[in-house]
Amino acid sequence: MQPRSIPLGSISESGSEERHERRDAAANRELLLQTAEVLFAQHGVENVSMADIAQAAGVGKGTLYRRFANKGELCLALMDAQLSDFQEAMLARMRQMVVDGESSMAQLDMFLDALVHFTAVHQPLLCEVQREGLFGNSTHLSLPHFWQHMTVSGLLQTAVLRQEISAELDIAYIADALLAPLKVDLFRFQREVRGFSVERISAGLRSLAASLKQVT
Amino acid sequence: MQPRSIPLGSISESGSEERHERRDAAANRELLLQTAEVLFAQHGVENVSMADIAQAAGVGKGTLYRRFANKGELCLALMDAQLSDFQEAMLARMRQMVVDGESSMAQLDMFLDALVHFTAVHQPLLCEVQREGLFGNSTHLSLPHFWQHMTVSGLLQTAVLRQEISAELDIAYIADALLAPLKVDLFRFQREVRGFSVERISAGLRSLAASLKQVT
DNA sequence: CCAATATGTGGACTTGAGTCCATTTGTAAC
DNA sequence: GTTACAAATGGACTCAAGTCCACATATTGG
Repeated sequence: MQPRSIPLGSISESGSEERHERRDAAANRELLLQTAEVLFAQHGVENVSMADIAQAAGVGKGTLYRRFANKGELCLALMDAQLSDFQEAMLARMRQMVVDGESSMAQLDMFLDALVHFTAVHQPLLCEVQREGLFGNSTHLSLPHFWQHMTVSGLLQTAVLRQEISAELDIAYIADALLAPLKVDLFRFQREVRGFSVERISAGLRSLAASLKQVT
Repeated sequence: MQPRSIPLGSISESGSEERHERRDAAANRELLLQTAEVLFAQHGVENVSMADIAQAAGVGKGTLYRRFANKGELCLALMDAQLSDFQEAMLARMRQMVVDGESSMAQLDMFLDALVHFTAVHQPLLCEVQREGLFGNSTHLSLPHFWQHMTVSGLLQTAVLRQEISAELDIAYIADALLAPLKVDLFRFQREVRGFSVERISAGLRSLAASLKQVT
């Protein structure tokens, strides 16, 4: 629906230097996304290869790879709308909580809970996104992690200012550490092998965050 | 040196039903390990393919794969001794700390610090081990994680008994969560992209664990 | 409308993981 | 020593990821 092509709603391409994408190419991108969505629904994300998608869409592999450098990018693009919605919803809720005079740590609690549920729902696609890793790969694959880190560390920073948590803490590190258990690998392991419920995971993670609260 | 073949020193094969491994096969296993070690040292772990190793060792791929189901297993085998040593050293230190009347949380602090340094040292090999994931794959690839989880949850459990931390906490979850930031993916990201020092990572993780201490 | 050229396209090709299986070889029992 | 068979072996084969590039096509300025 949206004319934009770069995934992850926020941190938009600030309108300036728009990389030309021919109209037929944009159409192909849509075609590929829709094709992938159907195939994923039919056979499960992990059972569909890039070649499958290209073939089903009736284009060559080169075309597919020109639009999406790998399966992770494709999956991220498929979640673009939901990711934006999620971000927007979170910002709105956090703003409202500020208005209501709720603490930063309460906001963090809410955010983590929402993130756990988001992870649960989008597990299959997130799995592919994270398979590519956080590194040098295509920069924007790590944008979700980047945004989450910004959000969590922002809340923690505010919490320090409001003296809800100790000023001794290494905010940047703690933010990473609180997000680490949500990596899909571990999440799936906990769900499928350990048999943890989503609620249990949420409660556990929030209790860890909550433990930061007391004075150090 | 050791005649054993199954990686991860402890949790040994309890001597009973020893799977036959012919003498020539055992020799080949040694040959392969040594060859891999050399190649890894020369070209870096990630630049050496399984085929390279087989060829350099002068055996077929089938032979290599019969000994090691994948690169991860091979890497784990390469760390077998160091892993056992590490475990033994940890057990010894924890026993001594008990004797010295140190708290369980102090033991956890020591353990996490050691684990961070172990991760830093064995990053490249651990990277391959963890690439295979925690799942159904070869069971014993997750043995390190399994052992670490046992250790951490054991310490936390004792800490609960000694009222060093709240009895409300979900020990099994917290143990996973404290170990999650040590997954090599994130660890490397923190080191290489965020520029965190090993000491900073250790301090951060320990501060997170320490925050569990106060009454909840 | 007509270049000129940046972009897009298809599919062959390369690379590495991992599987398969016909054949060989060590070993243990006799 | 012979035999029988479980274990081991090599390398061809399958499968998916990702690269490359000769050729095709939109777009833009004139």
